[in-house]
Amino acid sequence: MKPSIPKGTRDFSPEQVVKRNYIFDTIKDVFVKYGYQPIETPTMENLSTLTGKYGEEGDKLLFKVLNNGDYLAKADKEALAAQDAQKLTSSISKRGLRYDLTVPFARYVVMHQNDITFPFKRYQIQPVWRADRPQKGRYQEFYQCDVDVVGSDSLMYEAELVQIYDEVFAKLGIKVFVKVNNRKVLYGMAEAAGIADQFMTMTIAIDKLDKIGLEGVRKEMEGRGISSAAVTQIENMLQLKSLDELEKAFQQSPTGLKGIEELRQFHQYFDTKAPSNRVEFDITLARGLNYYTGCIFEVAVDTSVESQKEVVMGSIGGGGRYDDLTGVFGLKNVSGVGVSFGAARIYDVMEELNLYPEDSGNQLQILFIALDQAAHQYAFDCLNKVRAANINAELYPSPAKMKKQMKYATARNAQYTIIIGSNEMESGLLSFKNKDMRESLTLDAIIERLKL
RNA sequence: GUGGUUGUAGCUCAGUUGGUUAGAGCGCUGGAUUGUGGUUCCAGAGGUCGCCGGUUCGAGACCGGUCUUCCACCCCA
Repeated sequence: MKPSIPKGTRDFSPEQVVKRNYIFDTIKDVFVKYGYQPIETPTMENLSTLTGKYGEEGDKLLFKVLNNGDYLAKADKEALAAQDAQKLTSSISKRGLRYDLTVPFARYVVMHQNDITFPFKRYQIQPVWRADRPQKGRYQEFYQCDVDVVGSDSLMYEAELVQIYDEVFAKLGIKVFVKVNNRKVLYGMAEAAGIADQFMTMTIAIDKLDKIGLEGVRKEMEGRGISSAAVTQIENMLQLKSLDELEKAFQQSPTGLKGIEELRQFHQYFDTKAPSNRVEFDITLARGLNYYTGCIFEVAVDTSVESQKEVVMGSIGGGGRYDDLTGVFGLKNVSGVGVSFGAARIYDVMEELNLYPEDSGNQLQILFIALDQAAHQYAFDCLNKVRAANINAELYPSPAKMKKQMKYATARNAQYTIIIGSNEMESGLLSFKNKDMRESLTLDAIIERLKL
């Protein structure tokens, strides 16, 4: 048979895993420094935990796991006869693959509420699955790196999380543009335009501004039944750049004013330290996820920087405040705020900009090459000694031809090779070399050299 | 989920309006120089032309279905 993998999934080869781990480790180190703790949740969740949390569209994208055993015996006969797939599903599938890390986290918080102390700061780096149609940079299986704090509504955390963005991307060497907005400000716009009931429609339209432009947003809103008078008002508000101007426009909207107040407070915390990246208020930032209730964030590559102006990539991170995420699981009044890093996209950007450090992995330092069987035995003993000194080393498995062994050294990207034949065994001076140099040294001298 | 697109050797790709044993470069294996890394030379292996079916005397090429890739929509990291 011909081997294959499911659509939208990928294999990761050593070089890719090493680079990906570099990103994960960088992110993780910053999370830990800011006092966040790791958790993991199962790959499968009960479908009852997942369904209904991501809207109608999201439910369609959930991977369902077929029950084990004779699932047909317990299937809903009526639904089966009627060919009603949706109704049938609940009787033949009780589990599904996790769609994101936020909902499982909310479930975790509720289940462990007696064991954790609030505010609870956690990070989580695990893959998630979506039955979406794949495209470039868009997969059915991909990693998310989430960092959240629940159990406090302090805007200090909003500031802290943006600082984390700032620090992580500074370490990775990517200049980014962090856009900040507040869901209440968006609501204020809807309220001020008299279309509070069509808030979601407006939000989804504004979210596409980058892609379809102001004209496109107008069309989309009008096409979905928002009056042209209201659309004009919204357009005008989208032009406003400062919080002061918006404040005037929001005189009739208490929610909008609250949003302005939250943004100001965020800045009071955040402005205490100069960021390495651009961090700006952007009223056009919407984010479709419907559980956000306060501040929202999105990170994009800063294309105004000369070296990065060619990069075409959507958002590489996002997040926000959700006031009532645990409510559906029966725990009220627990506010949370969190952000996520788009690892796969960050990987692609790093690749494009060539930002990986030369030695981002534990690369092979020495490859031993033996020229005959006696030398092979001798080399194996040398191998034990260098490994005991914590040097990554390997011995070619047989005293094959020099050319073949050298080719292997090249393929494995070994830093040095040590060649051992009868002369070396007699003198104890080993031929230690790489592409540019060649020296005869004792094993101890080599170990000393590489330990530095 | 809707519409479109792609699929030929391990990789990147040729393959004329349907016509004999489907090609190239790189890579791989072996050999030439019997102990020092990309060279050169010689030889060789490797393809159910994504899969299934149809049209035809004859299909890699045409038609249908299916899977996969990428793109737009939807939505999103």
